[in-house]
Amino acid sequence: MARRKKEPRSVHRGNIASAAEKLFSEKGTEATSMDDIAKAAGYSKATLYVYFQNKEEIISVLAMESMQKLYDCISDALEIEERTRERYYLICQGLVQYQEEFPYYFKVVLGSINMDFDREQCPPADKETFLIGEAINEKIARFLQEGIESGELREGIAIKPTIFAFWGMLSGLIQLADNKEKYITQEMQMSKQQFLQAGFETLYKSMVKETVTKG
Amino acid sequence: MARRKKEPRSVHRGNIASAAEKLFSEKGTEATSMDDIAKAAGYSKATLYVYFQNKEEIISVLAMESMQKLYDCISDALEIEERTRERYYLICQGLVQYQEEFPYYFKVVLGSINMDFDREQCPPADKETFLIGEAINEKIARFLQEGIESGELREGIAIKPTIFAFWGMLSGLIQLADNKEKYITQEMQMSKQQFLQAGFETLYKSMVKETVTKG
Amino acid sequence: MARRKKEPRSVHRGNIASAAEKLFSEKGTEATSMDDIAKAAGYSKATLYVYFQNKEEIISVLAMESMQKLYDCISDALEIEERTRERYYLICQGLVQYQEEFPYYFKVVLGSINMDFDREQCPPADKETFLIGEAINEKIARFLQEGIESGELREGIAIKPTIFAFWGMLSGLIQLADNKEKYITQEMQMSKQQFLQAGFETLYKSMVKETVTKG
Amino acid sequence: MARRKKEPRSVHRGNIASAAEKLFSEKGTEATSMDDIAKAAGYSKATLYVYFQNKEEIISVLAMESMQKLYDCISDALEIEERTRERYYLICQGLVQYQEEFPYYFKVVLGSINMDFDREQCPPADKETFLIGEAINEKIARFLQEGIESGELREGIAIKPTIFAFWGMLSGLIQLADNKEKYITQEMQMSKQQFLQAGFETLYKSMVKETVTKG
DNA sequence: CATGAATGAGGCTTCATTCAT
DNA sequence: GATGAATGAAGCCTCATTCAT
Repeated sequence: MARRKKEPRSVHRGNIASAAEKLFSEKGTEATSMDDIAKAAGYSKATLYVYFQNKEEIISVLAMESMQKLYDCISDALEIEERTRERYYLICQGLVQYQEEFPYYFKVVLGSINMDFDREQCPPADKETFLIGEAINEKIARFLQEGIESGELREGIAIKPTIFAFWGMLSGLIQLADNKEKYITQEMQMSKQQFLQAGFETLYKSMVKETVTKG
Repeated sequence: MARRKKEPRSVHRGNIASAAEKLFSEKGTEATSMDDIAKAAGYSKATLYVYFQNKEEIISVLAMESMQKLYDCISDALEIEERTRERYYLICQGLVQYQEEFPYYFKVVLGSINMDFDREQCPPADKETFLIGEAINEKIARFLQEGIESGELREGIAIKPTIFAFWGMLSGLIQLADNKEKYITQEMQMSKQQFLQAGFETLYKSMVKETVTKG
Repeated sequence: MARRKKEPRSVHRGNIASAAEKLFSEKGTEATSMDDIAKAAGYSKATLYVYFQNKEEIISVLAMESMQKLYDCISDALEIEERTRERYYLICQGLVQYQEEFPYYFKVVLGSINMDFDREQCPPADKETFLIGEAINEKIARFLQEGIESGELREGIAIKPTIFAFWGMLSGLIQLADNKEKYITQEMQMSKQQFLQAGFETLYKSMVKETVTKG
Repeated sequence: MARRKKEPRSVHRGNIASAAEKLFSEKGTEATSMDDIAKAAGYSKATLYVYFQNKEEIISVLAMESMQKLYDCISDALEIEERTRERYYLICQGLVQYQEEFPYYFKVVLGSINMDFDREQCPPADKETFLIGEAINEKIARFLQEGIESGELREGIAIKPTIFAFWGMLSGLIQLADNKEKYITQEMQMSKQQFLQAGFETLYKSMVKETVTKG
């Protein structure tokens, strides 16, 4: 009722967005109604429209924020670590955590990275999402380049296609690991974590400078 | 109006299902209304309910048919070809074609393979979907085993986890290639096909018996 | 499929009507669909319309048949028995049996006896129902008169109002006994039958020639 | 359109409920659509769902309110009057008025008094309806007891069965009087009121201490 | 005669969104 | 600025009924 006085607009947007994110993760965007969001956020339904143009904008903003988090996570990993291999696993781990925290947006983001926006008629937040996506790609591009320069990664790899292929494969792997966690643990006698680790390794090896392994 | 002449039930189901599949691919199941389907299929809305119990059944049946096609495609590939490497690419190619034809169900199927069905209360078609999924997994398991036996694939690979990891990665890759086709062609100077080929190779290498590559 | 050849129209009407009656009793007319009836009767839905104009006609006919049965039951009772008191209980018993067999029509009939039909636009069967209702009333009127003549019933009772009052009260009693059978047996330690018997007696006493009971 | 000014929620519920009651009385609940109710109440169909969860809740609430009115009417009668005979007629009169005002709910209430509710899964209002029903029964039980104690009613009468039998008979009588009012006035030369009065007397006599009437 | 096939009309319910206060 | 109130539009589904064969 007596809302904290004069909170800046951004706080309310934050409250609403975070309530929405939770619901979207649980039920998907379509099954989540504005009513649900309002209730969860503790606002009146009409108030949502004071802070967001419409439902779509909430989704867009959330996608954007989510992308931002992904960017931060990757950016941090590359800042903290210098060794290529460790960097790679940090990134993978970041993705996993991200997927666990935002299962819904994991899909969305993966689907919208490098979207070819009709720069005309899409929510303003979407443009930003696109930009952050590009920034992420650049970060990873640099990571690969540095890996090549340091001699750890094969020279032959084409940066852009590799980034893309990895996005696709990693996200596919992570999502599947999440969907079938039960199946994996029961039928394969390995934890989700182990399963993923094995997958990440497989992928990493394909980038690594091939060394003589046998005789 | 123009009463179709005594077509067997299956024809109508087919008409409806294929109209639905198209719409689902374009807009997703939730955004597709029964009205849309009816219009697209050229029937009255009420007629849909003569051939399907409800919307869910349409979805289920489509998922099942789709899974069946996937099975056929993989099964055929293994029948036609004997060489491991060629088999692998046939399977990949099958998946790509499948994704192009049924983009919507590609997602669904991948999501439902090895579903842990409450074998009680799910549309009858779903159980079948599950069974076909299992059959697909077995086909692939055999493929891997034969590959190992023939000496082409590494002995160390664990069958089940490998199958799973490949499902995840391949589907992720294929979906991404589809979503971003434009981006890929424009920014990477390569066709979607080439992009995929490169990805498939990466993955294949990780299964192959490592041979001396240098020195 | 191969329906018995050339059954007369009435047989089919009977089959349909009796299937309908069963369903109506179980679920009421509104909750019973033509589909249900067709299935239960073993005909195609369209065939129902060969034998009946529409759903309403089925209901009407059933009401009429039902009224006829009631008439027969009362008529028989008066034929078989000559003693007033015994006649009364036979009638009551007949009503009870009738209610148990046709719970749905018990309500309908009671509601439609002496209906003031717009003799214009009501299903033909309804007129007949009305006529049978009148006939029943006459039977009962004669019963009362004979009771008075034989000295068993009070002279003061007005025939028509008494008939009516009895219809109302008896049917109310019987219906309630049926609705609350469980409650009656559990909370009153008496069977439905006993409960009804007591009620019937109460009513009978009020018609009987008052005799000196005390002093 | 014409936004009603800040009427409290209960007013709207009242408006809707009373429009519904009218329609239910005229056509029954099944034949009355939410659209009908909305139109009659002067709201949009969607608005009904702001004030009631669904159609069932409207029905339940109406049944409950109705039962409450019945309770009040009986309760008042017993408060105002002390003499047994007068009390009885007041109760009867209350029932008649009640039936005239809520013909539909008269049926429902009579049908649901002493319902054996699955106390689990029935609209909340239904439980209350049950409770009020019990309260009514208690009121009447006390009335009978006091009548017996004051020497006006026969000692032999069993309280519970008598209450029940009276419910059944009175309601049957009242309903019939209402259904056939025209017939009664035309064919019997008596008003509905007179007809009922006669019936009530008949019933009353059966409870009264039998006194020497003749000789 | 019997029916498979088709459907218009209508029912209940949900929801994003608007607007007056 | 915040919201209670209201609703148009839409969605899923059912059903009595018609009609060509």
